[in-house]
Amino acid sequence: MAEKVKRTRIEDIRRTELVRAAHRVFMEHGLSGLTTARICAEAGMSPGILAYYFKGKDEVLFGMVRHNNRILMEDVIAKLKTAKTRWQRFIALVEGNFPENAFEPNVARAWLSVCAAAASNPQFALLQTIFYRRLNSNLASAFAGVLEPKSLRETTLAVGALIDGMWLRKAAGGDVSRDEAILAVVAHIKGTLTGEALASLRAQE
Amino acid sequence: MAEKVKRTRIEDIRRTELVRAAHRVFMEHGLSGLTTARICAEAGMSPGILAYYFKGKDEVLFGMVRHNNRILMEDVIAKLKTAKTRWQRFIALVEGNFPENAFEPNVARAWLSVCAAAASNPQFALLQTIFYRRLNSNLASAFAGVLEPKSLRETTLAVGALIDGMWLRKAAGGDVSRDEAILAVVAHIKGTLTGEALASLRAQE
DNA sequence: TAGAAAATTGTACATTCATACAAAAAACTA
DNA sequence: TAGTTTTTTGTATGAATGTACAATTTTCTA
Repeated sequence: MAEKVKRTRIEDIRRTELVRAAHRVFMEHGLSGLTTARICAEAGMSPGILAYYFKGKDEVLFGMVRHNNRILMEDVIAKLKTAKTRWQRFIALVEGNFPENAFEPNVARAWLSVCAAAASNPQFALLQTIFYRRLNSNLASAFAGVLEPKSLRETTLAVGALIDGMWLRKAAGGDVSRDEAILAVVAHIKGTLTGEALASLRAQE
Repeated sequence: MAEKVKRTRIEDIRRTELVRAAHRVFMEHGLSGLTTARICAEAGMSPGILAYYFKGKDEVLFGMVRHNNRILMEDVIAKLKTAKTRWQRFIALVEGNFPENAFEPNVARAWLSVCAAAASNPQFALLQTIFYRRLNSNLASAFAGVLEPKSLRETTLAVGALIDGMWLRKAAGGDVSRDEAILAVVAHIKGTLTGEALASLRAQE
């Protein structure tokens, strides 16, 4: 999987610098405002440097989205690690999908533009799929033993969709706070679970 | 509000022709593949005609999104009209947001690209806002009397977000069927309502 | 330190696309 | 029908932008 190309130390540094610069520009100007010139300027380099370290703009974008997903995932994983009870893992999972200080319109819009780009860019679509698969897997393992397998799929689907929907509303400028979003998802889960399952879970709350 | 510019019959025809052509191209190629040349070609006209009937490409796009929203809204309204009981109006509202034969990846992707574009285009953002406001208003009136005003906001927010999330999943290539989507939203609503409210509603089911 | 390799710069080129416009065609009118 | 207005065409132009590349600077090495 990992490429066996040996890289100079400088090369690695420049590559990550450019990817991070791209990420910053992306957060501020969105995908449409993400030009090679701006990326290089943000990184404090010359416009031509990009072609030297990357095959093209797409490779930078790819690295950037991966960078972004890794950040998000690390947040979720970190929160999951500190959780002891199943209910806490639950909350951690939901909260992890609304990172503190990151549930903001510009971030939401940036994420949204990647979703839209995934429609015509197979690589983005792949990253998207991987990301969703991981989210679903996390949700599934959190629900395992509480729900019968049959309703597991529809539950993870709904919870995932609800999370995405909250981000979408945020992107659209709806004044949804982080707490509201989290509360809504948690409320949905509570509403979905059957009485006994809920009781056994809330006992650990 | 409505412009008082008097228009030739031909002018009206051409304008709607172009808007509809734009809509078709948009559905097939997404917002990024929506060029003036393609629009005119789809309408069977010369590339230059667009500038004659419209101020620019943005005006066509604006008309197209409005056209699209109107179609969606008409579907919802039509379904609402035939509904007698409150519960039926409810189902109509949910189903109306997943039009038959329209809950498909390419439509979802098209819609998504407009959402993304709304981030940088104020006019799109405005249309977006109007659309959401109307959806919320419809949801609110359907819930009126069943929920106390306090929880009304969070309920409409969650239901709206869930609907959007389903579309997003569809755009991402997730194999969500129309029935699954509708079922999920309805299930969410049932889970949200308190026991008595739900009972009174389901009595009309 | 001198020469080679690596890294960086700035620019030039090609492409895409929206828009402007002059010319041609069609429709209308007196 | 002759002249005028409306409509349509095809092309030209300019702006934005990704990418290639020759020239220059920096770093490494023997």
